[in-house]
Amino acid sequence: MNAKNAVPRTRNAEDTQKRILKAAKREFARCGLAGARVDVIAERGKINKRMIYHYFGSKRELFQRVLEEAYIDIRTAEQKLNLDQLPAREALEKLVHFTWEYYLKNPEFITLVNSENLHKAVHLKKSTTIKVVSRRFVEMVDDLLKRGVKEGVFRRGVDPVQLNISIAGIAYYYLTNRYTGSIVFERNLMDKAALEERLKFNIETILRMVCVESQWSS
Amino acid sequence: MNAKNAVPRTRNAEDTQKRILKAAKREFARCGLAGARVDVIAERGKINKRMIYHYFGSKRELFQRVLEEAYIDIRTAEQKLNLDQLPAREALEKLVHFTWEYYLKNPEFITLVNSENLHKAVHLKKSTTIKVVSRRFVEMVDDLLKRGVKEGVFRRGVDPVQLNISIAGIAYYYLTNRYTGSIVFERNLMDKAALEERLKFNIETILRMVCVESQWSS
Amino acid sequence: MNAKNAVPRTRNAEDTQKRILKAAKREFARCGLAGARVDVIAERGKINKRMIYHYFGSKRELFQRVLEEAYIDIRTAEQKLNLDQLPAREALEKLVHFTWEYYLKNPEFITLVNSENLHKAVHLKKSTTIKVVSRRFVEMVDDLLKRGVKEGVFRRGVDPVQLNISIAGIAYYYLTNRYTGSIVFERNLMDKAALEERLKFNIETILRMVCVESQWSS
Amino acid sequence: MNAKNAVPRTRNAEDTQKRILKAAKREFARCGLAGARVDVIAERGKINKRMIYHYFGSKRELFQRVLEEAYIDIRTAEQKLNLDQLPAREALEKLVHFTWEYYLKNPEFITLVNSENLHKAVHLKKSTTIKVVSRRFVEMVDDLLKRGVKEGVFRRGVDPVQLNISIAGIAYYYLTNRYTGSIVFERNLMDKAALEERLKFNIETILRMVCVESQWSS
DNA sequence: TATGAATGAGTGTTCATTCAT
DNA sequence: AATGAATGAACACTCATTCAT
Repeated sequence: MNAKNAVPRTRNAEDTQKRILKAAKREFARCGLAGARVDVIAERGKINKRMIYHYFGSKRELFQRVLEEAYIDIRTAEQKLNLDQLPAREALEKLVHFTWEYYLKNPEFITLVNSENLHKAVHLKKSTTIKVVSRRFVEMVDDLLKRGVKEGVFRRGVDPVQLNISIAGIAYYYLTNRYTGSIVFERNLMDKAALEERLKFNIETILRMVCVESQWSS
Repeated sequence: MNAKNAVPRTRNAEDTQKRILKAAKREFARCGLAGARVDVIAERGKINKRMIYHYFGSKRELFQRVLEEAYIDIRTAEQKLNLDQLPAREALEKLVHFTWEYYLKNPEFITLVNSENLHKAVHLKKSTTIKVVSRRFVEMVDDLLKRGVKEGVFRRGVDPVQLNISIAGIAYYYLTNRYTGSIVFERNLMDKAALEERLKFNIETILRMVCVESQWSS
Repeated sequence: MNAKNAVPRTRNAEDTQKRILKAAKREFARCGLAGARVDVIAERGKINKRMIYHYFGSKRELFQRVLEEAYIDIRTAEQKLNLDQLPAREALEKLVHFTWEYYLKNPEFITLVNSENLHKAVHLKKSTTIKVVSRRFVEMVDDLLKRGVKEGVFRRGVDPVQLNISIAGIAYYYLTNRYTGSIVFERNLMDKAALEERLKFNIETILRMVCVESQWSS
Repeated sequence: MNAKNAVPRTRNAEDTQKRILKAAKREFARCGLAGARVDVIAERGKINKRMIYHYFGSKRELFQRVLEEAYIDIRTAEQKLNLDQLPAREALEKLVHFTWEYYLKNPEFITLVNSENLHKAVHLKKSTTIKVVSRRFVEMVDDLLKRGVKEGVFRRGVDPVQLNISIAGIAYYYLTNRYTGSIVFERNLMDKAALEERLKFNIETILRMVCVESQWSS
């Protein structure tokens, strides 16, 4: 009781919001938007349920915020790769590597995006921030491709959007379908060896698609 | 609420079950397992809600059946491709093409699989039929790869499971993320030209990964 | 669900009705009127559910018939005791004994009567047969008491209705409350020794109430 | 349906729980566990249905609590009789009197116990409180019997449990079967004179069973 | 006489959200 | 700022009963 009063209100408010967002991210990722329970979010985050409505208005708005933050996180991480400071081929490899690792370590991202697509991206549409960071991301890959061509290591005419989708897709599908995949392919897709093998396969797939032949005849 | 205008065209148990499954597939695909409403399934299928429980026991069991049938459908369609009667390179191209088209024309399949993965594949685990048809599917691609190597058109050492996942992934990701993707990439991913371009990109990606160089020097 | 293996015996209406009544008695006794399930009656009796409605009209009417038969059964059994052919004291003892044994061997009777009282005897009220057999029963005890007085073994002025109620009550309560009683009294009320002890206690209670002192000074 | 005119007089959790318990007791007593309707409990108690689940979890758990309280109530009332401060014979008479009056004025108790026995006492088994108060009750009668023997007014060797069951039984049966009984015996068992007569009969029955003859030769 | 399919009103339970303090 | 009580609409699921053959 006394301890609570000792904490400044402003700091408390911010902390509460963070705790809500964290708990909400987890619950939305685990259960989807429809399956998520506000009660569970409150309980897990040790927050009074009323605070959720105080700070975020509704379950849907909370979902939107969670989603927004998730997108901002990955886009921020991508920018931090500083791909423009590496030779093009290495940079591309690093991007494929990063995408794989990020999805692997942040499985909520995938589930949240799936949920959002189930809802036809109505929440994402409302966010302007997303559009800004997304554009920067596409530009980054576009720059990389152009530089690779200039360096003579990449083929001409590879569309950066299509490439982005492929880089994401070959990682995303493997990981989002980890459960059904393990049944269909009768393999544990998630053990260490399997994961390493997949990353190698993904890198090879992308490099073969993008690089000029001389980069592969070796 | 029950469907007020439920007209039992024929007093036909089989037909009723089919109507339930059809309506359920649609609703589960649209809303996920948690978001789907049994009432809606009954109304849309013009079925008395009671019949759903009579024939399928519960919402979850109904979901399981829908999912099972969805897997059986795609696996059956794949077998009908008769890939073994085509030259290996053509056969592979046909498989990539088919996968793309199937996902495009049966978007429910993707959403159902996403839902099932959200639930950690608990429903699929219970199905034995799935395991049988899945094995046959993996063997089909394995045979194809081996034949391609024998024919001298495919590289050695490409893992059929990894290839399958890539073929699926580059199509699946594009289509499951159609809504968020259209925002992130500021493009309508679903217009005719975009779809055609993507299919071409996918075929090229897979062929470059699998075929020997001579098949690409042209 | 209907009984799948319902065998259409040679159009045996009487047998079907008996099977329905037997299954219904069991179910009503087990679960009460509200808790009983028509489906269960049909399944257990291997009868088509529709037949229940054909022969008995409704669940309530079926209950009424079951109850009626239960009352007729006990009253018939009582008449068969031929108490008038025994010395009064012996006859009374026999009646107490019989009541105990009957309740013990026909636990459904007690539960059915409890259910009927929960429903304020609306079903019993409709039955004229019950009134006839009941009157005969009360007369039987009345005759016995009068004879006992004449024989000099029973006290004067014992009301036959009150006596009947006590004879029934001390047996009925013990047995209807077998489950709660076993907890409250921390004793297994239903093992062989306990049952024998109770019967003895009951006989003594009734004889002490009815007989003249000389019958007890021994 | 929720109670439309639910007016939260005071925003008081304890009061709400009491109102729920009161309404539930009435409904369970009137209709049994299976026949009782949660909607009716909510409406009659002017409580929001949701609160029932919030405080008690489920219909069955609510029933358990109602039953538990009913047992505690009667056991508490019995202790308040202070039988140990009266001569043994008077105390016994008072107990018989009390039991009759209690059942008469609290008819729900009987119906609840009947319902619980229909369910084989599964709810009562879970309650530890019941065992404590029950033991105290049995001890009370045991003490009374022993004291009566010492005072020279009671016979030796009367089992307190058997006696308890008889005291309860002769009252319980009369009252639980008030409706069927009125038909079978063609008498209104519930008018004032009938009730008084029955109480007298019960007292006499028990005293004759317990007391030494000298107490009855007068 | 007998049956399996079908029905609609209802039944316990859950949920996101708001009120009062 | 924070909380626990309260709400009403909706939800999955069940039931006694009737229809069509």
